[in-house]
Amino acid sequence: MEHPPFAVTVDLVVFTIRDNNLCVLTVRRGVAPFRGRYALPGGFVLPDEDLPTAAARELTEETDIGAVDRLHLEQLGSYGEPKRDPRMRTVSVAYLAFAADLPDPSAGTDAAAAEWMPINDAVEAKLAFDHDVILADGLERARAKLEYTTLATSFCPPEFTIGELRKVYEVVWGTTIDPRNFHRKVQATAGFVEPTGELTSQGRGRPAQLFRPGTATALHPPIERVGDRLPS
Amino acid sequence: MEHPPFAVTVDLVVFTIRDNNLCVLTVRRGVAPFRGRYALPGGFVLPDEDLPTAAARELTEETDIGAVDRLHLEQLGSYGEPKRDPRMRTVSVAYLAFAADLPDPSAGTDAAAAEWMPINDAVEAKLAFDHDVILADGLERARAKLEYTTLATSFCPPEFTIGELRKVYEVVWGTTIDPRNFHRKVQATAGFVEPTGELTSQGRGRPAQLFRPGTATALHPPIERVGDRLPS
DNA sequence: CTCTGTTCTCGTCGATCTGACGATTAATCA
DNA sequence: TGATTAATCGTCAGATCGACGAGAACAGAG
Repeated sequence: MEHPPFAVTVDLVVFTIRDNNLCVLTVRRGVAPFRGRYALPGGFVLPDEDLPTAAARELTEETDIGAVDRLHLEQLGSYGEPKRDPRMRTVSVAYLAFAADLPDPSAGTDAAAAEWMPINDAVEAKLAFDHDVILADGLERARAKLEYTTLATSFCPPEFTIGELRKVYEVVWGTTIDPRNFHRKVQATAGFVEPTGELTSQGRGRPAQLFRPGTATALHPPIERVGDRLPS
Repeated sequence: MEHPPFAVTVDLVVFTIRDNNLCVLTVRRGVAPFRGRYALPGGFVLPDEDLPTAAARELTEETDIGAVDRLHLEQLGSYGEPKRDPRMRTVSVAYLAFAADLPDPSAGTDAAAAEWMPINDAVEAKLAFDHDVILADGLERARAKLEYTTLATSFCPPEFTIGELRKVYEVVWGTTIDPRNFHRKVQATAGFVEPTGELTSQGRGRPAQLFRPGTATALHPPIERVGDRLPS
């Protein structure tokens, strides 16, 4: 029989929003190949481990991000180009995760260092392996998902204002959105957000209502990705 | 070092439309495990082979479908549950393909038999491995893709009428669509179809214009998947 | 305290798209 | 010759959208 041996890994594209910037979780590689280069967090799948489990494990192992349970995780795709890893034949199953703003990840057990890198820097940096491609695919998937799902709330704290939700769209898409039309659209979509009844107290301007994520997962009709593309 | 050895396979969900029925390509397994059971075509990835290449190779190998080049092929997802293959630890990368009506596949080199199975039969049949899940995912992906891409033309011959294109939607979605609104919608979407200038000569009813696929790949706005769900 | 700037929120208006459906045209079939 | 079928063109009311006006409710400056 012929069962050519492969190594199977999971790689993670984890997005969050920090300081009005879309950021991706990166690690600096401490060993060859690509030593010193930035890479996406990831690692080998264990012999008796399911793929999503491996993704969650690697995420906690390489970065001490706490709330792996309050985090959206979905499969992005698989990458198996024969020479993608110079050491051996490897197939990587990439996962995409959305996280609310989280504390700085301290370096975990494996990686030399883990940090949130602004997406612009990450796209320009030459990442290790084919992680450039994986990141680009993940970014496009994330942008598309905001259009027709309620996943934008995954980037928000448990309670948020419509303005904060709009900021998520603007930051991920790199566009500006009319606050009034966005407000109308969100309110008109049943199950997108649920009012808590409370108001924000801090911040400039008129206090805003607070909302929780609703029960809906899909947006019908979607929020179209148009509007002025911001510089960079 | 620990590089747990995995076997990596590709599995294919190939859809076509035959006789007004959405059909999926299946093979009957000739060897254990799941001997005699129907399964999706697929096989091991070779040591120096890219994943899409492996998918295309398996498709031609197990079934002598000719025009692999005139066929839409995209990655569907990966399936790696530890016990999905009783023999060994296997990760399968599933691919989704749309084909125009093709001649009956004669059994190729590997499989005992390959045949087009109506989707209803395939969903009810207990397929080998976790191919039920893969098929369900592929079906949902195919249905969703018709909404916002021009891929419905992949199910059509090189020249087709708008009525034939509508039949693709109806068969894949299992719905009925108003011919007049569909006609208007397709015509209004720039780049969806391109008139050849010719008319059909055969068939009942008023002759229809013939069209070629246009250059557009995305539909803005999409064609919503609504309408009466047909019994089935 | 008043003014100014900021943000939230409610409304209006015209353009566009959609679903439901009527009507005409041009072919085949009995 | 009629009945049937399918293609194609139109009409109309309702939903939605983008652009934008306007007021409400706060913070901070002077």
